Amino acid sequence: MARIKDVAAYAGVSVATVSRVLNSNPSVTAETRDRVYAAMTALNYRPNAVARSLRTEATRTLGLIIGDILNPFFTELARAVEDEAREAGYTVVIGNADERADQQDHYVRTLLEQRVDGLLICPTAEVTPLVEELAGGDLPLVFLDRTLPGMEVPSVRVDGTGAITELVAHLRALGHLRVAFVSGPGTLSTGRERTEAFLAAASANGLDVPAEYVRVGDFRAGSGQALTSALLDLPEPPEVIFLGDNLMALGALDEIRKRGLRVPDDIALASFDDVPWFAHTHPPITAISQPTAELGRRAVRVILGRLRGEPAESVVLPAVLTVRESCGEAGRVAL
Amino acid sequence: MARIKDVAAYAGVSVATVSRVLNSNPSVTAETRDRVYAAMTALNYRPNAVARSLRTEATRTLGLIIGDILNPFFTELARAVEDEAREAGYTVVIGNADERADQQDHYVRTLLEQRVDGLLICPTAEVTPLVEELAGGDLPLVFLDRTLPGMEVPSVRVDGTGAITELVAHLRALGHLRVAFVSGPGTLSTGRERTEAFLAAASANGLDVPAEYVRVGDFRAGSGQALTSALLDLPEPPEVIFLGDNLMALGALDEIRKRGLRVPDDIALASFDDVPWFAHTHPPITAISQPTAELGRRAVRVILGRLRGEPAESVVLPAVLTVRESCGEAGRVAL
DNA sequence: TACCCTCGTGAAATCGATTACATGGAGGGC
DNA sequence: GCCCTCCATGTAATCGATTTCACGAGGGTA
Repeated sequence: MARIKDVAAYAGVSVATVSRVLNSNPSVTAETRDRVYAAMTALNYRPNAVARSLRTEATRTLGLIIGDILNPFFTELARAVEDEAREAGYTVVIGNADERADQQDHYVRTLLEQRVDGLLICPTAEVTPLVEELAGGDLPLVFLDRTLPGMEVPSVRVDGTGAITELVAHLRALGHLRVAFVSGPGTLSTGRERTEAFLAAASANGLDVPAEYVRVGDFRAGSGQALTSALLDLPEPPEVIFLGDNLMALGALDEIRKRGLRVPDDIALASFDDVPWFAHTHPPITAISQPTAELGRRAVRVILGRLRGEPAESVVLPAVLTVRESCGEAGRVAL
Repeated sequence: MARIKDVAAYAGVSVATVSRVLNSNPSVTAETRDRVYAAMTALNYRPNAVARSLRTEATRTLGLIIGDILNPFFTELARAVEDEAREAGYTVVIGNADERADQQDHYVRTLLEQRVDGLLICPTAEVTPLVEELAGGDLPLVFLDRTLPGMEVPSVRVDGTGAITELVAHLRALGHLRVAFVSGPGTLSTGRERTEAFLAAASANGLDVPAEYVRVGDFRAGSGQALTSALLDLPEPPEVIFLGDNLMALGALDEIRKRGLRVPDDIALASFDDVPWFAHTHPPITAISQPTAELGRRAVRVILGRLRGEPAESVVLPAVLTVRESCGEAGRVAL
């Protein structure tokens, strides 16, 4: 593959001049510039980003570590991050932690060795020494979707409190009294905050939530299924199960389907985190929608800001309730 | 950040020795090795992959360009590719072409500049000069999921012919006579082959398929919706619409829902490409399942083989039919 | 004792770009 | 006509690793 040296020789100039053309340095004559461009085309030259990065100490690359690439929420997030980064001339390297701390750390290490210019992490529930070290280091770092308690890292995330409060009121209005919540790990903001919001809203609406109605899942379909099963096996099972994310809702649907139960008559269902196909299930699922794409875009802006030396500020976006039919239809209840 | 030179100074050895330790070269005393490791830990040293790649002319990185990251099929594919690559010590950089030739080319260029060791491409329908050049070049290249006509590039893909034949027979057995197919672009193997298989199976089953029953979509939800709408508006609309991928099926569902029609009574539906939530729609959707993860893993093996100098052989995997209820229930039809 | 081989280690070249500094020529002011 | 300035370009150091080659010590053999 042609190197800058070959282009220089072909164009009859020095490598410095070719480099200047590559970086659109204005102090190059139009005539020389054209000759260099012609040489590049003739030799099919492609600049070596590896060499450039070594010299400039910048890779124009961002690392993104997501919880689970099979989760449509993270997919949409990743896409938004990539779009925003590309527009700014950055490449994104995605690492799929699969909600496992060791795999998250594997990608952190790899991305550090690759010398990414910044790191966006959706941290796993378990806080690792590596991530703690990162928080104290000077690589631009942003927590995405989730925060970890006691860590001074700027974050970009969604606050679901308002939407959860609205959802509980909606359930109450439909006449439901026994509502269970399958949340995420308490070490993650997305687990902790949603649980607190749910309990506060329940109490505000006069709902009694026994301890066994609040379960802790891991944001994967399997735990949604297992915990739904456990809830349905209670001596007094809930009338509604509210799942903490779309994958756990999928698991719950699997379990409900397996048991031959009907939604919402036998058991009502709601989910935090809306995905397109929720509109097409039987029945369509009431869910809390997050501004996922906006989340990703804002995170990139925060980290690019840090790269320009601006102070990083955390961002919190609101979620909204999308009422469908899985908790009972207003019309039907009114009868 | 600590460099190899710092580690060498701290351990009282030369940079060459540190490098040997890094690369587990056996000709280093256990005692020296331990001293070097201690120095690395003390300085929190992380090898600079950029410098290493410049020298070794290998990045241990693979590029993967997919059609659309929001499509669960590609997500699963990407995940499998990443898993298999990671096990072999490779990093994957994903580019989302969004089914657009210009964006595909953007990622090809970026990945070439980053000097990836190999490239896995799910090519867009439009063949670009850049991709043609690539096919003639010496960078290991594999086409994934799709092939392009007349290009000598090893590919790893699925053959749906058998499953499509089975599906058509299934439709015929349920009593359907008017079956429409929304396929993908004819320049892609996934479009061309599926159409041919469908037409052959239809004729074998004595079904008459008028030209207006065969539509060409672009594997995106929007075209599934638009083409479903067009089909439903025909003077003699089909009884069944068979969609060429899961996103077009989602679009079709949107249109059907908008019109207030019922599946399968008003219009039956089937999809090439199965996704988990097809089991949870109303009604569950009959689909052709692809061995998606296997596809991704095999592609990585082919390209890693080429990197080791082995000749690359194309791989073709079979798809299978998963009958659900969206084409009518056998039981019901029997009544 | 002389010779040679092996083994562990070090010095220095190298990968392909960027960039600080040097250089030479043109042009302008006096 | 001299000198200074500025501008376009070139020379060479540099980024952080790997790798070739050389070297010196130690051990075995004759």
